[in-house]
Amino acid sequence: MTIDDPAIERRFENYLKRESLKMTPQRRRIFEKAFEVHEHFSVERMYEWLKEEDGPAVSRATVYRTLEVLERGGFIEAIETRRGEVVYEHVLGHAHHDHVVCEVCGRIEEFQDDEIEALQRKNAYRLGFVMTGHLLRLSGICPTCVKELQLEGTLEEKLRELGGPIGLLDESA
Amino acid sequence: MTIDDPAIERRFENYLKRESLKMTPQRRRIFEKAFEVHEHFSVERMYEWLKEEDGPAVSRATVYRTLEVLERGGFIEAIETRRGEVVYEHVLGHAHHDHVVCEVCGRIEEFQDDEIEALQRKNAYRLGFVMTGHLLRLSGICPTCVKELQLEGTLEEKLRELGGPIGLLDESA
DNA sequence: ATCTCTGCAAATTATTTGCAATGAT
DNA sequence: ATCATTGCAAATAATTTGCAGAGAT
Repeated sequence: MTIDDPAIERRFENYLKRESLKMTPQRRRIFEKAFEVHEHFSVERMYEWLKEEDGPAVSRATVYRTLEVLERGGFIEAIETRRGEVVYEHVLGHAHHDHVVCEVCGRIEEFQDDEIEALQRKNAYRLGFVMTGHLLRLSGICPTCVKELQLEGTLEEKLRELGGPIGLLDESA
Repeated sequence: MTIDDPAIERRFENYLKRESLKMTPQRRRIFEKAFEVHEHFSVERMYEWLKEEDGPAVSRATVYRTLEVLERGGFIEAIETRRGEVVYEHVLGHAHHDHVVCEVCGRIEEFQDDEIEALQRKNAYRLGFVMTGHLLRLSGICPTCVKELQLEGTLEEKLRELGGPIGLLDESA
C-alpha cells in the first residue's frame, strides 16, 4: 500500500468490526491490493494478481464477495466502462471524481467539477428526489487515439466504424 | 406508434438500406413496439410483449440482435439502471436527456440541463479528449419512497439498509 | 439469385449459491 | 464455543453464436 496505509487499513478493520464481519487473510490481501494498485481493476484481474503473487490462496468467489463488501463500505467504487464491463477503483477519501473513457483504447481519465455536482443536485431536487449518488461517464477519443485516427482517415469515418448512431442524422435516402 | 410515426419509420428503413440490412417483419415489430411504448423496457420485456400480442413470432435472440441494430442506429438508447440491469428507451430526435433512478422502487425520471452538458464538454476538452457521448445517471429516492420511508424510520437507517458506503465516514471504532 | 435473417439449441461468460470444513473472535 | 468465511463445484442468469432453412431485395 502506498498512500495513507495504516490509517485506511484500520478503518477497514473498524468497518468490519462494526458490521460483525471478520478480518481474514483473504480479505486483507484483496484490500491491500486494491489500495496498492493505481489502476482500475476487474474482478478477474484482481483474482489473477492474487494468484500470481504468493500468499494465502483466494478463490474467485471470495474476490466477488469481498469486493462487494469493500464497495458497500465505500472503500472502492464500481465503474461501468461500457456495457457489461465493470471495473473498480479505490477511494482514498479524496474528493469524488468522474471519468472520461476513450472509446478506442479504453484509457480512463478522471476529472472533478463542483459545478456539475451542484447542478446534478439541483435537478434531482427539482424532481422531488433526495439524491444519494450519481454516475457520470463521458465517452470520447483520447488525444493519442485522435492523432492516430487522423493519420488513417477522417474522424467521422472512424466514429462510424465505432458504431455511432447515424440513423437519425440524414433525411435523405 | 404515437408520435411522428411514418417519418421515423421511414428513417429506419433508410438506415437499414444504407447499412445493407433488411427490413423484416421481426424488425418492424420490434421497432414499432419500441416507439409505441412510453416506458423503458428490457430485452426480456420486449420479448414478452411481442409474444403476448399476435403477429409474426420473434425469438429472444432476434430481440437481442435487433435492439443492437436500433441502438447503433441511434433509434434507441441503453440505460444501465443499476449493476446489471439494462433498459432501453426510444429516441425521438427530441433533445437528449439524462435520468434519475429511485434506489428503492426503480422509478426513472428524466431531466435535461444544458449547463451540465456544456461543463462536460469543457472537462473532456481540458483532458484533450474529443467527446463523443456521455452517461449521466443520478441515484436517489423518489418523493413517494421518501414519504414511505419516513413513516417507518429515519432516512439514514434506510439508506444504510440500502447498502450505502459507511466505512469511510466515522473515525471512531 | 444472392446474401441477410431467423429460430433453435448449444455454448459462453459472468456471477451466485449450497454446503461442509476451516478459521476468526 | 460460536458464528462467519472459504473453496469447491454445481447452479443460475444473461447473452452470444453456429448452422440450416426461410425470406428480403
